[in-house]
Amino acid sequence: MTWGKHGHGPRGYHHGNLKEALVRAALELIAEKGPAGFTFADAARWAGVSPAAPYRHYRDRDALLADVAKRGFDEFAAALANAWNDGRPDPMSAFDRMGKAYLAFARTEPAYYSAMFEAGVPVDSDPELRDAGERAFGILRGAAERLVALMPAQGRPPALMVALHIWSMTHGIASLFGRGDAARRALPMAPEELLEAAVLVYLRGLGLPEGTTTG
Amino acid sequence: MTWGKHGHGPRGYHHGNLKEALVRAALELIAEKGPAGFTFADAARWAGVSPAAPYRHYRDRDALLADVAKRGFDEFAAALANAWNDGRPDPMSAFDRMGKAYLAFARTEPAYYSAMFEAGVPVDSDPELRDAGERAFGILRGAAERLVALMPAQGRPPALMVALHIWSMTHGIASLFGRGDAARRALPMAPEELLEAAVLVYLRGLGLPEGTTTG
DNA sequence: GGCGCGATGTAAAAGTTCTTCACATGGAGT
DNA sequence: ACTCCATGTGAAGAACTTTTACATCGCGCC
Repeated sequence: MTWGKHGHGPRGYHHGNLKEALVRAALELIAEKGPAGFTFADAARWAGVSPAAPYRHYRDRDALLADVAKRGFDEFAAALANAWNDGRPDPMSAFDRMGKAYLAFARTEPAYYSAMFEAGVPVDSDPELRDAGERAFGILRGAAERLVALMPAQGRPPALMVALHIWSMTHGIASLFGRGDAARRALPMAPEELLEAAVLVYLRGLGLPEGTTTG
Repeated sequence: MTWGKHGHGPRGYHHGNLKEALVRAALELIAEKGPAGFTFADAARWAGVSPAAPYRHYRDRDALLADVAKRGFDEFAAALANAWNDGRPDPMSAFDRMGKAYLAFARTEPAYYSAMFEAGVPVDSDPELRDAGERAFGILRGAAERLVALMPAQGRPPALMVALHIWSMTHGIASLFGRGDAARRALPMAPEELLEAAVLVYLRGLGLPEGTTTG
């Protein structure tokens, strides 16, 4: 089982790490041709095994896709948490950093992002998938709570609503313009700029004290 | 051979209106199982013709999907224009109505919406498709211009940016929560409420004069 | 050290779908 | 009425899916 993880070339009768190889194959193929653009047999071929082998690890293609989505949410949550860094040095700059990390994830991991949000994977198909998604959103929600706490106690908006608004805006930008993809529209500015401006306007609309940004 | 499976009368050897029937078939099947969940052969079967017949009208499945997307943008633009109604009786209430129309379109025409935004159809594959998309966005952009014009001349934000922000937010909500779909997340409120709140906060952040809403 | 068992992978086969090909049909225009 | 040609059919080869019986290997157990 210690033999090479890097998927290419014959390894003997047993692959040794086929499940991981299938996930990587799915990511490669999704990045190439979209979530609908690969088959179970493609993934098997990419991993160098027979078309029947994947069935030992996943019930069907959708199960593989769901696993990819789950892993994506895990990495996504880690990336967001890392960028947020518990609100240091201050919530506003940390929040801005997290927004950029969101867009960066969508751009650098389009395959994960597609599997997570655009592949039509039913979130309830797997409790682990749902939990992973909830954990990722939890990072954003925690950050929104910290932001809302900066505001005077009266007139504070619900943190959940703020989190949903920011999530929707960020996902909207990532989904419409976030990737160089031929399926996306061109934009007269960087998605990051568009998002930063939107968040600044939105937070101003919430009455968040000015002067807390770091520029 | 089994003519008229779906009550679309038997025509004899020639169907008579196969192209339209294929589009309707695609919409039915997308609504049922997602943009990836139908095949060219499925559409043919649904229309009651042989699997080879669709090739007379579309080069492949993607071409059919692109046509569905184009028609979707046309209907979408019409729905938005109708809701906007040239900004009557006042831009704010018309804008709010247009946002609701956007979400309503995503909910009542999920098949069109999927084909337009989530099926991975390359927008440049067909100039007509791109133009149809641009026309739809043009409605939103025109509305944003009217809204921006309500603001004092100094400090007016670029209307294009406002349009992109609103589009992103609305698409984000529609995409994440807009349909009862099992692939979407549940929400503690109606998407329309979430959107209306977001737009109000955003416009307040732009400094749009209060008291112009119709409540 | 050897045995056997469970996990993992293969080969083959049946059923379905994709796509193209030659051919059939019938409506439109002369 | 005849011819053209857009439109639809059937058949065929290739690919994908999924199952089943079989092969191989790692690992625990004596």
